[in-house]
Amino acid sequence: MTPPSRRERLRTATVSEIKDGARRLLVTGGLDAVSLRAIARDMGMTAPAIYRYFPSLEALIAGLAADFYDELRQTVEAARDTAGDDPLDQLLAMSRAFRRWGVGNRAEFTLIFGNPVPGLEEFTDACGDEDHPGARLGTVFVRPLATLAAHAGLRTPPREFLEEHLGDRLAPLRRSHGDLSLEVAYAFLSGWTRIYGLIAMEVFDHLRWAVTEPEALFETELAAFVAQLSPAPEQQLGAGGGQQLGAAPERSGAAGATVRVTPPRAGSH
Amino acid sequence: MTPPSRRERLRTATVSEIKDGARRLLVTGGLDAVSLRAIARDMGMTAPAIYRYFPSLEALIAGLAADFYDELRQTVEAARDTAGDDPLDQLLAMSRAFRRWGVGNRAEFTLIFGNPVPGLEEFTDACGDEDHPGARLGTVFVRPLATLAAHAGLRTPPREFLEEHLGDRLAPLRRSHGDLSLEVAYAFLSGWTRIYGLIAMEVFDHLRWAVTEPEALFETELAAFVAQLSPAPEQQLGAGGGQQLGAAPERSGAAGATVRVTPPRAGSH
DNA sequence: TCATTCGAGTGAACGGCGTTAACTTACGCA
DNA sequence: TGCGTAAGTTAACGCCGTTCACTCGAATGA
Repeated sequence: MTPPSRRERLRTATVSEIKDGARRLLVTGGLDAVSLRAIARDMGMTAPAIYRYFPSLEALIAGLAADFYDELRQTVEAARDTAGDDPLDQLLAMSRAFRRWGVGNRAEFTLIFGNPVPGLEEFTDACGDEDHPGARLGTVFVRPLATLAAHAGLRTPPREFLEEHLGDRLAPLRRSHGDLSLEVAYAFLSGWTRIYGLIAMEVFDHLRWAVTEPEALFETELAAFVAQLSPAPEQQLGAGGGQQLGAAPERSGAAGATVRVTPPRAGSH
Repeated sequence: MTPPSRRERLRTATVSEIKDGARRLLVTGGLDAVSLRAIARDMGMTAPAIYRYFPSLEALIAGLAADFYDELRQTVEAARDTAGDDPLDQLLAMSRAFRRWGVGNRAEFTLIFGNPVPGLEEFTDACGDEDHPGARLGTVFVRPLATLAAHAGLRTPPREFLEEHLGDRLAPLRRSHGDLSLEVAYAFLSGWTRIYGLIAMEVFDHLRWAVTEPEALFETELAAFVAQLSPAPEQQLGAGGGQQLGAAPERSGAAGATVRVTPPRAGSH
């Protein structure tokens, strides 16, 4: 409504400056280097002044974490929007964008996807809310996958297998995204944990003893996972396919409805 | 040779007491709670005394990390040794032991498999050495996998695909374990990153928003990965198999030499 | 216009931290 | 028995988060 007052403008500017300083310290020196005194020093202030803007250092860091989730989500959405209409292409582009962001923003990735940080449990625990920054990131990945399942089909373990092994234990995920089918929920989690494992190991430097270029391994796994997901058996790894997945030219032609797991249906969204 | 002198005995006892106290603090309060002053307080000492035993707090924590690697490796080896001779059974038992250890020792898992810790880079970087605690843990997993590939066969993407995607980028891993074949190296890394992703997400509490019982998801993924690895096509998920993978009774009967990736060969170890 | 309110920022202080330096104590060995 | 030295102490330095009492200046209302 009313334009922000002068006070409010100054205030938001100061908040940004504090966060920028905190992020700079985080990137250059790790989480331990983020101290109120250091931030204030860089701003030409004293540490207690920051308490006018954040109730504690932990709250400031939680604010950073939320920002990073949003930044990552926007990056992923941008990648999706430039990938055309094919949901599989979108998922590939999004996965690559995810990895690129993590590798290019190690400290930020670590903050939101690594160890639980001492004061952030509360933030992490609120992940169930629909509008939690983390949940919104998840949604961005879930949607193309659901579309893929509905249109092109998705090869997953049969429902009886999933029922027996998982039952309703994926309920939190399924309910928070509009009653996902068990197959889609499982496919999402399987893919998510695989991508997470690869990126986290690369970012946390747990891969250097084994791989010289983690990106190549990432691409290989991406291709393998897609081949495993794709319904047509002749599309499996081994038919010479794989290297064309980067460009993905005429794959959609062969993507018939071999094992259409989730029949297309209206509504339920 | 000579029995340890009284001084030496006291010294090692004190070292153990320091490490025990540090671990207790780590478990109860996280890494930030591990402070020389707190350790010394619990021991009825003063903080500078610890410098007679460790050159710095970081060195003490690095020592803890090495201990944890060894403890985990011994746990995994014990699970392998009670799993019989089938290498696939061994791998399953080892994977479950890995997860159990991580879930039961969250702080310890976090220290060695989470964020790079500010003073541990040097320890992590030395992972290339054959006798690094982390490398030795890797070896424990590589060996049954290599055996499995040699005896029962292993379904992996064809060599041309791996060559094109990975080339010699897995050289560090392959060389440090007696010239592993590209297929086995890839299968190991694929499985390792998947298991790591699942366990890390569970331990780091990044799964609670989606799954109520992460163990069920772990078992599902284990079964899926095994089905994907097993050479016989009729063994794939969907043939009603899967739930018997926990006990794995007569699987070895069907494990023919369908796509024997690495022919059995003597030597080369 | 003037008085008042209140947000922003300061300086001092408390207790905690890792680490260093100088010092004392007591054990083990020749 | 004497000596060297390992083990432990106290004091101190400079960090840290946080609290409290305080000042200052800008916005606000009569």
